[in-house]
Amino acid sequence: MLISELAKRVGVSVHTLRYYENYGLFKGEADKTVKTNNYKQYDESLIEKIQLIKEAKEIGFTLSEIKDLLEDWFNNQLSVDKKVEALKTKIIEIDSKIKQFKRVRKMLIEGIQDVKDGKC
Amino acid sequence: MLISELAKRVGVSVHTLRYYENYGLFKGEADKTVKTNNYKQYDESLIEKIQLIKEAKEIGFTLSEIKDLLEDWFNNQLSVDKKVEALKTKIIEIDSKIKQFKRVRKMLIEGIQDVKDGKC
DNA sequence: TACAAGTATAGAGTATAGTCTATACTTTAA
DNA sequence: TTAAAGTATAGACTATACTCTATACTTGTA
Repeated sequence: MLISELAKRVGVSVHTLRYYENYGLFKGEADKTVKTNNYKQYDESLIEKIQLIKEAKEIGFTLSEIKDLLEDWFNNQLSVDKKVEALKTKIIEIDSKIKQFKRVRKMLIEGIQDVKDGKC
Repeated sequence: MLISELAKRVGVSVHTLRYYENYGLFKGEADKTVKTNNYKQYDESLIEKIQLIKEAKEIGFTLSEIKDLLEDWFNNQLSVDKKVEALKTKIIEIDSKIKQFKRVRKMLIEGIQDVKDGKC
């Protein structure tokens, strides 16, 4: 598919997708059989990849972190063990973030009690 | 205490604290009995407030969101009910973020399985 | 008392992640 | 066939959140 269709399907602007592509998060390929243009084709599998990029970004991963993760994940030079390790590292990071969220949640709960007690 | 002591105690640079103060996250008061300077005094209670700012930032709240929250929280013009509501709104946001983290966590777990199955 | 270190203010510079504009070329629909 | 819409590339611009520099004044220590 072309970039505008990809944009529509993942809900990300064409501009942003081009930014991501330049950043190295994924790559479209120009169809070599077509000689009149160099329009790039984007693979169906990118849909899922970009959904992951979106979610990962929303939970606070930087593009740089996401790039590293994707590179490990889809790098065929890497052994299965190394890939699994890279993914597990991110899971551990997520778990510690969830703990941090719960800490802030607790602070707010305590804040509600303080407000109710007229402490602030 | 003066700004450099505050900086040491909360682990935030003097520069950043001044940035936060200008941004309106908190305020130091110049001691009016001292006429030779206008050094600002920072209250003990700011320690906790800045810890909250740090944690909230780390879990992805913007300074603007944090400012709104603090303004509601410590605004004496506001009724107890309104303050509690403001805090509850943030708690709901946190809960939905935690869900999102769990979604990404699941994606990564599935990724591990795919890698193990040789699917990528 | 000199001078290093701290304080205040203003403004410049930086990194990240877009977002937009300009230019040139290509495709598609009326 | 021509005008609108899409594609590619490059580069300028923006917002957020710092981070640093310059300047001027004050305080504390040798």
